[in-house]
Amino acid sequence: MARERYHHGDLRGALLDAAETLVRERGTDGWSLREASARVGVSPSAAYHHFASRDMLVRALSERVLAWLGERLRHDCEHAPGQEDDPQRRLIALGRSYVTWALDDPAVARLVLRGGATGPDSAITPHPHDVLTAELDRLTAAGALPEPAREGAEFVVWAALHGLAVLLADGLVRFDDPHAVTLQTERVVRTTLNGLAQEASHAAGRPAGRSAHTERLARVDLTLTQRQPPSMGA
Amino acid sequence: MARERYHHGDLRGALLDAAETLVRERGTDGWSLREASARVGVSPSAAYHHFASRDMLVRALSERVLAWLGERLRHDCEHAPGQEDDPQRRLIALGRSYVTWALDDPAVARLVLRGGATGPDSAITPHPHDVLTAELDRLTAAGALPEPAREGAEFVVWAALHGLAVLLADGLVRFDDPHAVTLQTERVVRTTLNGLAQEASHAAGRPAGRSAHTERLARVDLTLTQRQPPSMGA
DNA sequence: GCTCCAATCTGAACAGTGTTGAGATGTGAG
DNA sequence: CTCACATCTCAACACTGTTCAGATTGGAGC
Repeated sequence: MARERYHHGDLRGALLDAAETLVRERGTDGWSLREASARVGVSPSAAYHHFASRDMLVRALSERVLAWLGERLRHDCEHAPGQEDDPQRRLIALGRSYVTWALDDPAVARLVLRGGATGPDSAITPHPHDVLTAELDRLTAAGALPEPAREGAEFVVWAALHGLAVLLADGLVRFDDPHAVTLQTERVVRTTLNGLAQEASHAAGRPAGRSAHTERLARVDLTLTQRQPPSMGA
Repeated sequence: MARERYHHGDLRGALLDAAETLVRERGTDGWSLREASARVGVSPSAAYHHFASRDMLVRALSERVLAWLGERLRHDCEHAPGQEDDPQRRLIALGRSYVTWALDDPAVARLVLRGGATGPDSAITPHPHDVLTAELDRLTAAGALPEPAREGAEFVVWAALHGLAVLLADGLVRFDDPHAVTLQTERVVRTTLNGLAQEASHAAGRPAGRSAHTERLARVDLTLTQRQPPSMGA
């Protein structure tokens, strides 16, 4: 596995690859920078010309995977089975893609989902969160999600899906039947959307058209975390 | 800080305390066993008479906190503001307690919520998950949650609440107004419950009383993870 | 009271870690 | 062909988790 040329060519990418498979083999912390370097056939200190620290390596990997996940979600929305025009079907496809990924690649998912550096901003495109909000907009435009319930709705849906994904990736819950994951994911999305719709219709029944409760919620200023992109990474 | 007696008396507890404050100061991995030992005024190897490894220390701490959280949730259900007879109010109080804790003590929450050893089983009493299911049962008994929707409902609610808590603890979302957290939590719980109720009523409208979809969901075998309790830890 | 065992803790050591800095080795622009 | 610069190596640093032989102690049984 020793390379012949002194210069590696793409050491950065190779280190990210090695780190990714190491995460898969032994989790986020079950490996060392030295080991990743050794796998690539390079001295430990070589890595420091591409990443400021081990943490930065992990963060860069996290961002790489996150961007890939964004692509995957978007793709699976576009190619939702059945009618991809139905915005609700699209959202279910998104949820399924998200959760399935977390379950199929749990070690990497654990790394990425607890966001050491996965705050929505960075140069990550498309960020999974953006894909979700776009789908909710589409849902609203199609009339499937009432206007009054739209504000902050991405947060409710995100929490539910994220919770599901994290619970599965962490192994806190487990399904015997792999198909059950799909069903539960679908149920979570449907339940959440139904709940959101009903909340809005309740509000519409009130005198002012929107209840005081909904009104206050609308004023909630949901600020997504700003994080520095790794200086040498990404 | 050096103790006078050779035997510490309660080194185990003292190490757990030190670990807890270290987690709070520098996160799950930002400290060493040696440092925790030093804080307690004891040699590093002393810790190994109480915990098989550093990991076991962390796991034991996780379980201690988890049990404490269970107590907290149960307490906050019992003493729900307003009418503690209203099962929906109780569940909202539970959600509030859960999420608020994650936000107020994020470092410890991060440690505990990703469950290295927090699978519902162990000797943890009361386990937060059990408190949740008990509340859902109460909700069903009161008629606020239709029978057909009860099965697996704890999973939907848990996912939503857990997702919210994890997103906040990980700093993936942030609210400017601290009160907004309360509102969003309430919204998440309400939305989920409404969604579950509506799902059931939809099903009731069908010929067989339960749709094929609900029928399949009912057969989902939700298995909670079984994990070994740490051999030397509690 | 004393004895003696088992629990508890210490000290020194091991291999392995992240990280640094000085120097070797190539590469591509001029 | 040269030479500056990016890339990589080597050796070293302080520190980590962990082990184990031996010192220290509290308490049970006499």
